[in-house]
Amino acid sequence: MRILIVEDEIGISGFLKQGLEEESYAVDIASNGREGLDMALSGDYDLLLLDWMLPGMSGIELLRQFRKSDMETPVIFLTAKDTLDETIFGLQAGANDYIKKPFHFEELLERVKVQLRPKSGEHAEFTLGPITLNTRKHQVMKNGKEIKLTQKEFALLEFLMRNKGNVCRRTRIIESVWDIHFEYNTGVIDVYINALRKKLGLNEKENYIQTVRGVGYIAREI
Amino acid sequence: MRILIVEDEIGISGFLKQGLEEESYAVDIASNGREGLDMALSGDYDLLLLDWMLPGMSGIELLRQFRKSDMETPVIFLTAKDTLDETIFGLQAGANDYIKKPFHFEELLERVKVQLRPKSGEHAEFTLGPITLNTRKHQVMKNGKEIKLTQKEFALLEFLMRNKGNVCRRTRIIESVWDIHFEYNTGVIDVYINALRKKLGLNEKENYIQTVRGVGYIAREI
DNA sequence: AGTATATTTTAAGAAAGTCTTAAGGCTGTA
DNA sequence: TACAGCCTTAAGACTTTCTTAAAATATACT
Repeated sequence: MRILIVEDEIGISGFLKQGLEEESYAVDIASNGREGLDMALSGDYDLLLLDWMLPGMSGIELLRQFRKSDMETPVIFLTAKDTLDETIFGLQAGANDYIKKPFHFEELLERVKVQLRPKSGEHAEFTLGPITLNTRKHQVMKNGKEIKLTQKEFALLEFLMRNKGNVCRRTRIIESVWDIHFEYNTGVIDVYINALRKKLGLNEKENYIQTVRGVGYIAREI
Repeated sequence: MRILIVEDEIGISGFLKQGLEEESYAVDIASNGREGLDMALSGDYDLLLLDWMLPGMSGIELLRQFRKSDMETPVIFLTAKDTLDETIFGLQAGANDYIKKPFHFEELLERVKVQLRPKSGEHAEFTLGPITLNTRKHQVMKNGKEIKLTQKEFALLEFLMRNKGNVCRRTRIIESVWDIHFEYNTGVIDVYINALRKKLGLNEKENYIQTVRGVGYIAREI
């Protein structure tokens, strides 16, 4: 899931980015309205976090322009002041939710999840045969026994399991898990698939992670 | 946690009641505005779920009256139509959040949790293996012997124990324990984890506080 | 107020763990 | 069989965490 933060205060955006990345979202930052609008219009994002006060173009103006081009990406906007007016304007301009600063990260995360839920079905726990993956606990179990995975291994497995039954193309994987958006020729994915299969004890019989030659990989029940 | 649902359609209220009770909330139902207001004013509830369209007295009118008597119980109101006007009126009348029908129960639950979060977490005693932490006494014991902790050490351990079994991400820790809401690069957490492990006499065998590399720490039974 | 004591934070090198690269072997497909 | 794509391995770069000690800050006592 890709999130765009449009926020001019680096302290805040950095904090949000870090926190969201720990929850394994891919996060980009725009620090002014114009840049934010351009990035938002690229359509690369699943959610926008929009500050109200922005240099260049106000958040509300950005949001209006954005909705004008028929983008349906959910938008949560961050209001600095505690006035209802802003909230109301924001909602009228097409925001899906709002949150008042100062807020707790927990609350923001909750709202982010709510907005992303309809699209992604973001459950905390995924299963694949005898394997379960719990994002909240950051834990993977197979037959009740914990399998210790590193960050990247975990992120990759999560991506595959989220897309269970669908082929995950290499470019998508490298985009979502490694956050790389240009052509990039590397063998990292292979290395990590290998590590996963090994740690999960997969083999010809238990081939829950299958190779789709020339395309990518697929996690599927067997 | 006690929740009052004010909703005239029995199908909906029943469904909500069942769902919320499965999440171990105590739920009562009022099926018209007047009854709802009376029950709400009793002060027995931690949260109100309020329908917009109600016989007897509209949800918004109820909410106005309710707020007039200085009740600060959080209110989430359910709007039937997808118009912004209702939302706006609702917020102006003092609702804390709103949700549009039709909604997913999951989403409602999320919002309920958000509203109840600040008040919850009042337990007095937590345990973790041979360790007990009593917030009222501000005391930590291991195997019946008291372990003297400083304020910050105590706060950190409390946070970890409150979230036993779940990963505590660094960002959350710094937010909750140090109350820092900006990007902040520091090693305090590590130092305090170290101090805790030392004072509690933890080691490879008794690793009740485990490191989750790249993410944070987790307190768990072993 | 001044001193002693305890707590909290910073900083920096050591240790541990993770990520990436690259190279050679293997395998399915044309 | 030849070739492109995939698998496997291991080394070294890199990152994160641990540990220690000292500096800064807060608290208590005379």
